[in-house]
Amino acid sequence: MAADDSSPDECSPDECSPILVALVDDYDVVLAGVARMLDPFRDRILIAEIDANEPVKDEVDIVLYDSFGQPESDHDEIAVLVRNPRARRVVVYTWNFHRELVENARELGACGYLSKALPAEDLVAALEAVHAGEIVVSDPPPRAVSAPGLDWPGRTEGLSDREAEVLALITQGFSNADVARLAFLSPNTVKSYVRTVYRKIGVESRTKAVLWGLDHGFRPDHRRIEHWRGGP
Amino acid sequence: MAADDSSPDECSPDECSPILVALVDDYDVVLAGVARMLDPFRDRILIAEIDANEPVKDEVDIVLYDSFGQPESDHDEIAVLVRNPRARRVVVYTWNFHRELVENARELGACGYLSKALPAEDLVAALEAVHAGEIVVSDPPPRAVSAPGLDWPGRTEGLSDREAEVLALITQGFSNADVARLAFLSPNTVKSYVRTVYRKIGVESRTKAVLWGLDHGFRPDHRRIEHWRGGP
DNA sequence: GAGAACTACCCACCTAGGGGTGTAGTCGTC
DNA sequence: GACGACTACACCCCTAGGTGGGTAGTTCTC
Repeated sequence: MAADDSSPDECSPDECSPILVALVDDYDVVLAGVARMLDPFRDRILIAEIDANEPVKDEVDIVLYDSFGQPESDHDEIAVLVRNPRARRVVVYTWNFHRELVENARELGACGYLSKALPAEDLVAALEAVHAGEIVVSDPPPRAVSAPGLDWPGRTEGLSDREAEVLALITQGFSNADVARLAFLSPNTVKSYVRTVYRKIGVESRTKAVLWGLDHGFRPDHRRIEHWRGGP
Repeated sequence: MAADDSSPDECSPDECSPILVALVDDYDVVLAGVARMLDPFRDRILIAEIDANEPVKDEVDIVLYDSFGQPESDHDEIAVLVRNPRARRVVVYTWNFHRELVENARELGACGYLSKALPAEDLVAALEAVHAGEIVVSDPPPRAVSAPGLDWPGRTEGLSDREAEVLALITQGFSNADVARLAFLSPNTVKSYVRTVYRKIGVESRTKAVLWGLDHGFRPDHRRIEHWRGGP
């Protein structure tokens, strides 16, 4: 596990600048939701630019990597973020607390593994602890659930966050078996979610579900992670 | 069948302006191909603006409606074009010469039903005949084939025109049975085409074929027909 | 004229996907 | 506390989709 090799100067909260946090995910609405939820705490946490057209130019204290809709490549993406010197620390923000995911993230050098179920106040405190040099892994939530205030594609159209994640993966071309493996669900569970999603969005085939998704914010935007990877 | 109620003044070819033709289809590359094929005949046929962002502002002599990748709604689209007073005559440009399609087009008021297998010279002559007031239905081609010089999405990636049409319909969410019905093919034939398309574009599932298509020019652009329908 | 590619289609077989129905625990709202 | 929605999952059944292998005629290229 990569050691923290530079801890911030100790100082009173009044004197410290807020922690600069960059958000990384492939879905604008997800990032906007996280930014909005953290905005009341802007005296403690400052969100770096989230415009996908713009690389985050300066060094940031923490990169908060949201795993919504990510396929297996998020292992790779965590590594990309950890390797980038502009990211002093990397924190994973997720529902998936499967033991091997947590272990793998830590092995790659993530300093935090935080649950999306955490209320905003607790998330801020956890980020502060990471900033102070701790390795923080929050308690696994009993089930996938998002904190009030978070957002995801399809939420205004009535999709729950888990349903949206299943649709996000389907929209990237994954089979039901793939989705089950990636989301740590049973194939039967995935089929149940698929059925519910189809009913809510009013389609009767996978292809139409994909087309609906692409028109409703489910097209992943890889530009942010590409900026961190060193691309254009 | 709508009668032609205003024939052009008779004059020698040297004196006449070229015939103004507007092209309508949902695929840029298809229209660009037709325009390019007809360009050598610009003294006889002038192509109106084909930019999808711009409505065709002036009245045109002929609207040439290319049926590539169109689902059943092309019946509706022919009607839209025939009703629009800026289109003096409507001609359908297609491989599908199924009797009921030809009859339906004529009933809707189309003045021409021309094969995409026609060499450029013959197409120009046919358009001139339509312009002169004739109803022209070319001989049905023995099989679906495009004249040299035409273009379609996926052609540079090795897809034949028929394969491309099958992918175009799949990319709009149609089932194999739908595609068979729309393209007047057997369901077995559609499955054979699907297999060949998957092999050529290197995918193994329908969803991935659709995603490939959307990234390779198969996203239909409905703006042109919407301009003719009276929309923005 | 041979060969390749295309159009068009068939048949058999298997699996992924989809629909129906159900259970069970948790959580938020009224 | 009732109720609805959610997460999570099971089982059965059916069909669409996909794969393999094949035929046959046409057309273009070399």
